[in-house]
Amino acid sequence: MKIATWNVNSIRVRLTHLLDWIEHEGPDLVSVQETKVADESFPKLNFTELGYSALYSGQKSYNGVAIFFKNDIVVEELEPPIFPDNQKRFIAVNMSGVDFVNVYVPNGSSVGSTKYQYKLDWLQVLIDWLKQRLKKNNKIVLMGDFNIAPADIDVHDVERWKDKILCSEGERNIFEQFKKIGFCDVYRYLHPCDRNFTWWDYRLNGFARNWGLRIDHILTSSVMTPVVTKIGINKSLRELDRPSDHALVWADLIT
DNA sequence: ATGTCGCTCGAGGAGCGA
Repeated sequence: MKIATWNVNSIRVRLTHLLDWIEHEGPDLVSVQETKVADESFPKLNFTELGYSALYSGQKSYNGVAIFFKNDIVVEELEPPIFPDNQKRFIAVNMSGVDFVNVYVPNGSSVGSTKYQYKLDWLQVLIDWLKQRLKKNNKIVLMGDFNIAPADIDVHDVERWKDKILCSEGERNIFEQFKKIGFCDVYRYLHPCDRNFTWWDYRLNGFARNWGLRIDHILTSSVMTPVVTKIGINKSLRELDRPSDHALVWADLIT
């Protein structure tokens, strides 16, 4: 099966990009972040026409997540954990015994800010939830925009980003917590030396200069890691007119 | 290296978040 995760930065603006990619690739499951739309305005019908169902958890202006899957697949939506507030950043389903968890981790603004602490607190709630969930089901795929570049190889300019938001020690320590409870950063596992990125700032022509970071990830619980045969980053979506500032990350799984 | 995008409110452009 093929899965993907993409921060679309407004599903309404990126609707054609997303629909075209789904039609071309025929993925089984797609996770998106930053839909930026209330549930009553979600463009569900566009996906229905393509043969996909949608589950979404959104709010006006900010945040918002969704999962698309083929109409003939039966999924069960999972109850989210209790986060510090009601921002819409988590949606999860169980499909054929595997949990697919889609997250939009808070950005954190700047190291030491109130939003930074919120980011760390939010991630701790997620990790505690995963620990509990693993006791019931050890097949988990955790995917989304983590807003963390796990190591220096994931950063275009290490000196410029040193100790900055998305690269700080506190964020990287929390990312290590996912590994401690058994999760694998599959892109890095299958591509140990590749310096590739998933996000480039709109400002200062960041994409053309390849001033990027790898902050979008697919993490697998230990039993799911050998199930992933291929993983890649689709940068062509970042080259389109009016692109998202993120690339899409996809993976092939043995079914 | 204070840049650019998307959104809201509300009718033009400021303010927020990323």
